[in-house]
Amino acid sequence: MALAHAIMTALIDDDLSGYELAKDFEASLGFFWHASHQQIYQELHKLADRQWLNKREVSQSGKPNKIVYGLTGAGRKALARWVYDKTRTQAAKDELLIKLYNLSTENARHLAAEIAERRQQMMRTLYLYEKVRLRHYADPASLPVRHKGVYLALLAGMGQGEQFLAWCDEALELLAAVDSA
Amino acid sequence: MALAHAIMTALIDDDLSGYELAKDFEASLGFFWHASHQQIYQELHKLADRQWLNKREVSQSGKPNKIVYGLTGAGRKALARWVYDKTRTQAAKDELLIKLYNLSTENARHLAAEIAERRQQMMRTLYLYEKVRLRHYADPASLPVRHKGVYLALLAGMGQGEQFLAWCDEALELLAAVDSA
DNA sequence: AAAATCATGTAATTTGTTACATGATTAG
DNA sequence: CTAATCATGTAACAAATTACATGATTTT
Repeated sequence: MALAHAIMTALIDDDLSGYELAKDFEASLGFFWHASHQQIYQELHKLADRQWLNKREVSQSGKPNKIVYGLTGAGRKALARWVYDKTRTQAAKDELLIKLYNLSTENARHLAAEIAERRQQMMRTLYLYEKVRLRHYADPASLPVRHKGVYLALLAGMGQGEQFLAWCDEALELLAAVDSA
Repeated sequence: MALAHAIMTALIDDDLSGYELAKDFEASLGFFWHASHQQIYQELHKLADRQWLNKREVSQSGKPNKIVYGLTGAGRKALARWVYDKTRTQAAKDELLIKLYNLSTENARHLAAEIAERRQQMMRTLYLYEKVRLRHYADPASLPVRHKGVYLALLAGMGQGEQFLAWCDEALELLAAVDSA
């Protein structure tokens, strides 16, 4: 049920098409929730059937028509109620850390390369988040209430990201020592 | 395919029963991977069929018999190869952060309570990890290679956990201001 | 001409969760 | 006698991934 509510959350301020939602899930919202376009399209159909979303077709010049979805009154109510539902504790899953349990002199270099690549990726993501923060959340105290929540989520993502970078450095140092031994 | 390899990883040093594995997945390994006992039992059957694990029944006094699984040579090889497979980028999923996107004066108190509860949970987890660290990883430089990897995973978990605590404090402060406004 | 982006979908499979089921032993 | 722990499973359902599919437009 959570993907449904993540999608509705993305639609609070703007009406979006499935394609646009999929891109959002890759970018901003994607730090906290991931979904493929296939999943999104199926969920959109279900949500429209349930009357939590309405749809309208928008013709564009030079591009295929798109189907834009928006929250209905019922959808907004369902979303507001969902906040009080029991939060399912997230299932932690990170293959890379499991792989580290299998560290050997043989694979140390490979794992170091993987960590270095992830570090790069995280740097790029953090750069984007920092831009968003400066543009929209530079003065958190003056934000409207709901946006303070978004700001907190952003802080969580940035904090985790920065912590990850620090860990990568430590890991790479230790792995270099293993590899040269 | 990743649950299979997480299970095999848990069996590198010790042979374990499904029940024991399920507990491990709740505790130490569970920081990085989660699995229910139902999933574990099914995966164990598959792995045994594939000859990556062997099983033997152990009778216990005063307790039901247990079926203990151990890695075969083929299993160890498969695990070693897996380290070089493409690591699937983890799907970030945290309902709580999505809920924060829906912050309002009405639900601020509820969300603060949820965050406070998570903070407590994380404190307990970190306490356990700190005990493990002191007991087994107090002197990382002198660890055997493979255990250095486990140590790095532990560091990642602890770093993320501590970062989460700091974030909780910041979030609770901001939410208190929202609630009293 | 080829590749990338825009746009939407179906089908098959795998993975994960929830509910149901059993039965013994131990601690309060 | 009640609850908790030990121990293993099946079945139904929901969620997610992978593969397949189409077709227009824009950029290189």
